[in-house]
Amino acid sequence: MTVRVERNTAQAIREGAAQLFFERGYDATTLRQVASAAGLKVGSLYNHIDSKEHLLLQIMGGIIDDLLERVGGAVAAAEGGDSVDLLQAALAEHITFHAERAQETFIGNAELRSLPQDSRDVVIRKRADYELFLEKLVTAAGKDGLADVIDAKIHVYSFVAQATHIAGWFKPGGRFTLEEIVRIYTRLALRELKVADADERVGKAKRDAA
Amino acid sequence: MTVRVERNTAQAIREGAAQLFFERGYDATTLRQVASAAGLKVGSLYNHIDSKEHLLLQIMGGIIDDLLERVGGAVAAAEGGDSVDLLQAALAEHITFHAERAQETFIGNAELRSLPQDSRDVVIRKRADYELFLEKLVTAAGKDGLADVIDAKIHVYSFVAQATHIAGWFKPGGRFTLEEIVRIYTRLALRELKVADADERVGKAKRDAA
DNA sequence: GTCTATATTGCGATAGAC
DNA sequence: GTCTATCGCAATATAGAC
Repeated sequence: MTVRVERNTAQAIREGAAQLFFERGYDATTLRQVASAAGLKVGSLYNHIDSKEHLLLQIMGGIIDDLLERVGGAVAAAEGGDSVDLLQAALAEHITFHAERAQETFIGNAELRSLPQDSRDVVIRKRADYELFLEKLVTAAGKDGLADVIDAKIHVYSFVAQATHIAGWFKPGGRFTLEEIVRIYTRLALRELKVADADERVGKAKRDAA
Repeated sequence: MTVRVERNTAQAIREGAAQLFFERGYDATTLRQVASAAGLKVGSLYNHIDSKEHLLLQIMGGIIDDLLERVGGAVAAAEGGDSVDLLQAALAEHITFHAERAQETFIGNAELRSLPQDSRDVVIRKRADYELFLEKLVTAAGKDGLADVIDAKIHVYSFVAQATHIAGWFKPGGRFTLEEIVRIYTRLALRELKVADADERVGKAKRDAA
């Protein structure tokens, strides 16, 4: 079994394009720049992509599915905890994901307008699904009397706003590590719900063990 | 003295352009669309603007100055209150401004990349000034023992993220009135600082009067 | 001020040789 | 797969008549 050291050209194109779209925006990025970033001439691009729009769709496509999968997985892994444990697990993964894949999530939010109607609708629907998923966690914590919910949708908007903003500026090696960012913003989110700070709070699993 | 009923053409162009830039983005908007929105043909635009870039600069130009002026004014009007009163006044105006002038503030945040370097630097510096202004209010409230500050810069990032997000979706006639939005998001912001909810809190002026 | 042309540039995408 | 050359088009911006 041979190890594949050579980089897949199509992936190199997507990665280069993602960075360019992040820095300059989709419309302001030319395929000549994308080709250049991948060490190609523009004509050669079309051996790997169908069109510029399709390239954007490829980049934006998986990001929300990945997000839902990752956050859903984190919540599943927190099974057995109370409703705030679940929400906290979701928030931590939500923030982690947005920071780790900052460029893609930023593009996913900023370039919705650049997608043709059909593709855009698909993405919008997925985002609505994701927000509804978070909303249910918030509502549950409120119903359980563990969180002081002002308006579940607005709380979710707040989480989304924070994470989207982070995706715009976070870079490894900055003033805060990824772990610090996650801890700080999770605390902020829980404070908005008048839940005791994450660091102070003892989850149900730990309580049961004590 | 005659009342000028006729609309200024240059202003009509800026307003139409702002709406188009908000809806479709700067790069995706053509000057033919801008001209059409103002009831003109594309050639006539150049009697009122220098270039497309300059038009964007005009639209983005005043918005941060206006923001700093409005929020600064609100803080000045709250003089005599304690440090949380001042912060609360700033937050309420901060949110109000972003909701009232949603399209312009959204453009101001989203289209920074579309500005040439020089203009961009000017805008970035003004934003830094504004954020520093808010940061000082947060720090002061912390020093006074009235707020539990995790990190002043992050708290300001949070305020900016929330307001920017609001500017992306708020429209009059929606689920919440402007006043409700302001009240909710001010409460969220103060909760992040572990300050008693705005509605519960009695400002220093009222306390003195009692 | 308005308009109809048009100059010029650079884009996405394609053709065809290697 | 790579490349060079080019097509067709639409963009910003300009010229000049009214």
